[in-house]
Amino acid sequence: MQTLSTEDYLKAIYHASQLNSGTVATTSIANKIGAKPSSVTDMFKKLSDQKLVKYKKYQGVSLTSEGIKTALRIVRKHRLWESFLVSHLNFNWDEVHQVAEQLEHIQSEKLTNELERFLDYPTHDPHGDPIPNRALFMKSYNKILLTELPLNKEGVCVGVKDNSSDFLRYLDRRQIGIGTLILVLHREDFDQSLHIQAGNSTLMITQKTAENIYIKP
Amino acid sequence: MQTLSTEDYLKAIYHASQLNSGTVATTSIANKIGAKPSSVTDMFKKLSDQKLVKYKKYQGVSLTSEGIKTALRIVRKHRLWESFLVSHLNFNWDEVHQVAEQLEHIQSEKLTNELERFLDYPTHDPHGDPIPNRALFMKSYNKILLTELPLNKEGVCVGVKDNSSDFLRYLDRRQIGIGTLILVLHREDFDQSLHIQAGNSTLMITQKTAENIYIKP
DNA sequence: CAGATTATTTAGCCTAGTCTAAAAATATTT
DNA sequence: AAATATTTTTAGACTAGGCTAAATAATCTG
Repeated sequence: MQTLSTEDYLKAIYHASQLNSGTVATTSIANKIGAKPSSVTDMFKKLSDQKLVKYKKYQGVSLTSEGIKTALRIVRKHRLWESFLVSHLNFNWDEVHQVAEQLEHIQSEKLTNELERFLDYPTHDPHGDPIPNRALFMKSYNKILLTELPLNKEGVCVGVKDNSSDFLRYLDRRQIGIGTLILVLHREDFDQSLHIQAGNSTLMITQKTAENIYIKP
Repeated sequence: MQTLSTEDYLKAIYHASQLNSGTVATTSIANKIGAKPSSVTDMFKKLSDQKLVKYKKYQGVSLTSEGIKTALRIVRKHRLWESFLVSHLNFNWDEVHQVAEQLEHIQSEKLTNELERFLDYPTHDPHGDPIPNRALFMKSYNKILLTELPLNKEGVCVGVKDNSSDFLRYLDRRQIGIGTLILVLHREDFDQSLHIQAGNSTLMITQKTAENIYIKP
């Protein structure tokens, strides 16, 4: 059984290792967790003692299979709760994260599985991220960044990379959400900004916006 | 903002002070919390520093109005979550306590209020205990113990005093629950055991059972 | 490749919450 | 009311998790 803190670390390591392919540096976790590197080193040792990570001094950590399982159990709960908050409790997709960070630590297999049943076995959360099932398996469809969508080829928004409130509310204002049909009308060579058709309206978005939107072509 | 531990203490003090009319002894909290009296003394001092309790050495504590409010906010969440678990997640009334003990600490006013709305503003939890509303007000109808119900006078089971799994499952087996219509057919002078009609069946229950069932006449 | 910079670890300290053992206050009994 | 028993508090220690400052390893740069 884990403490709140070790669960936070495992989740942070899991997410970081998704990007940097496997092994994760002390500082990157320190930034995610909001702790000093020295504290992170201490925790790496503890997690290593529990065989949840492999740790070599000065080399960073990587999750063991037990560590991955623990992390996925937390991710599963986080995304199920986010789904619940949006679908039944009138939360907006930019409001769920902070609360789900708390709810993901609740320990009760029955609760998690019944919540999943109540939500009718959702496969993706409100940001388009895949929800691990009971066996901790999740399938993510192959998606591309909006920057990579060819001109005049239709795609559907299936997720976002940046989950910050600012970005999500910006998308709300632009009426872009999960499921929105998107077509790139024009790509400006000068600054890589895009003219797109999103749903029924046409609008202009910057490169920075485009590279934070996932599209299924 | 409180820690998990201070919230647990405040709730324990609140419940204890409901019985012993106001002021609460160190040992009684130690037993509820599962800690040693010396630890409880330490916590009493901390709570007193935060003006959540009034504490006089060797005299026990009583909640301040701020302490009562904090306790009621926790009780409110606990009972709302219990209601949710039973009404939507297939939990039985003897299974909810342990999980609600965790959920009651989640901090989000919006979550609590939306949960209340989703449940359609319930006034009582699955054990018949009243749920404080948003203003932390709760009305408990006047109820008596089954031991006090006169012969041949109908009453409805509206709550239980003992919330242990053992007792609740025992009532399940006897098909006694919240809302069950009860009539006392005979009271045995020798051992105060009762012959009762509960719903459609007649059965015998001991004095100990009867003094843990609340009745609205 | 040597010096400088950056990243990581160590050492020592802090706080919250807990414990044990001993001391002090209160309550009970004779 | 004194002696005894019980309850409560104090004193000192421990663990988890965090911090700062200093030391050490790794990496970058000229």
